[in-house]
Amino acid sequence: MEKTTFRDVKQTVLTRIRDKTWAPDTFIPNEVALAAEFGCSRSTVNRAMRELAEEGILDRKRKAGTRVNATPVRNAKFVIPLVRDEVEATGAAYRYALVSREVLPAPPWLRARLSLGDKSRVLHLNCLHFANNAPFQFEDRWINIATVPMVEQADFSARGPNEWLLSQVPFTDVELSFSANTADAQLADFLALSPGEPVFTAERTTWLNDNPVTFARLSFGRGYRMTTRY
Amino acid sequence: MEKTTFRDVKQTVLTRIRDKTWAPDTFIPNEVALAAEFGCSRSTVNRAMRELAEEGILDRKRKAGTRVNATPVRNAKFVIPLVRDEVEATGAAYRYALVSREVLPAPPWLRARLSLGDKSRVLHLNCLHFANNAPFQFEDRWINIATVPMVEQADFSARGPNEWLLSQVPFTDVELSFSANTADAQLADFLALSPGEPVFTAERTTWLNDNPVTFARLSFGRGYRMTTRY
DNA sequence: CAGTGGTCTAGACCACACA
DNA sequence: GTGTGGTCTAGACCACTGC
Repeated sequence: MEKTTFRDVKQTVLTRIRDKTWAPDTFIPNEVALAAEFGCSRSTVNRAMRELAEEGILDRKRKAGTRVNATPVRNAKFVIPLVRDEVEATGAAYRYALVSREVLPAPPWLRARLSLGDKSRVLHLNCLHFANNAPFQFEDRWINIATVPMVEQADFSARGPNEWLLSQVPFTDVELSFSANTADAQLADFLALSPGEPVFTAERTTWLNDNPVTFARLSFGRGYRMTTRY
Repeated sequence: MEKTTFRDVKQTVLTRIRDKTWAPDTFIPNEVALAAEFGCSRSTVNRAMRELAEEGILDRKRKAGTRVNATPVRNAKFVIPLVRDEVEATGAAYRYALVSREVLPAPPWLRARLSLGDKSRVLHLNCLHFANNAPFQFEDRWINIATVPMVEQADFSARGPNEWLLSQVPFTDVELSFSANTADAQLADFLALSPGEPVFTAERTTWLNDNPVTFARLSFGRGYRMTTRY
């Protein structure tokens, strides 16, 4: 006689939802009842149900109980890797190049975006990441010098700012946003595209406890896809 | 004297990682030691560490121990809502329209994508989703009739196939993929764009235990962004 | 107020992976 | 073999929230 694991419970619950034993928008038995039925402890049921709720399958409320979510608003998890890892995972050789580097007063649009004061200074970097010597990603990066003073002494000629930041600067919050755009003349040059070709854009902003750390716009050329399975 | 919660433990661990008390790539004390230090039970430590590992902050291996991940390959979670909810969340009025509907033999590219036999029949739908009467999303949907026979009798004139599928057909696996494209003439017409304008594309394929259920290509026009925070 | 889920505990046994 | 995390248990108290 095997013990009932929380995975068993999850599987059984999922099956019952799929075969409509437990219809959408209806309440299912409470934890104590399920523990009795499955012959396991309440903690085991709890873990199973908690995970299903995190996955968006169930909706749980104290006192009210556990309901089958009518429209499984499921969460897709995307792994956001380092460019280096992303390139090397395809078997291609990774190469990095620094295009430009300058310290300047934060431009108004960036001040607005990061809630910076009007005397803020930022480090602005343009970088290129190659896969087998073909341009893979163009990185337009802005780093808030007030939050990361030592960035002025950092050397970005051999290693990208993202890797440097990840290893040197802690952060607490991230906002990530994907969109589709077309290449302007400069971007087309850098990514070896024709102007007007579609570009996949990822914008990432990070903070360290309310202090803005960095804003980056990452542009990917032809054929880039971001994929996940669940 | 408050009890130490698993949230407290997570917070403390995160702080120690951020201030380099526990450097990247080094091992941290085992669960028993941490439980003793924090004055809580091992289960509490375990839950905290398990969640941090799920979030990509820690790397755990039996016998080896728990290591601080050098490059926090953090997971971004995206909520994938129904179009209706996505539109209504902005305060706009949602409207749906069926553009076309036909049953036909699965075209070769779809057979390849879904591993269908060469006699497979599919239902092909084109739909439009509006926000305040402006086109918001164009949906190009293919449904495998062998897996979902009753789809032939379904009425898609008032409700989109996605809502119908979610409420009627269970699924076990999903593949989701984002990319950037430009509008061709047809898409430009439907989304009220000029040909060549950028389009954000989401492709979703779902299965029910190895049986392909549906493939959908969702196209979003101007200004669409997919955003998350963590 | 009372029923539900949320969490903690102390202990136990087990599976895995490294030596 | 042996130390680590992975999981289950039985019980307890608590927090939220709907009645």
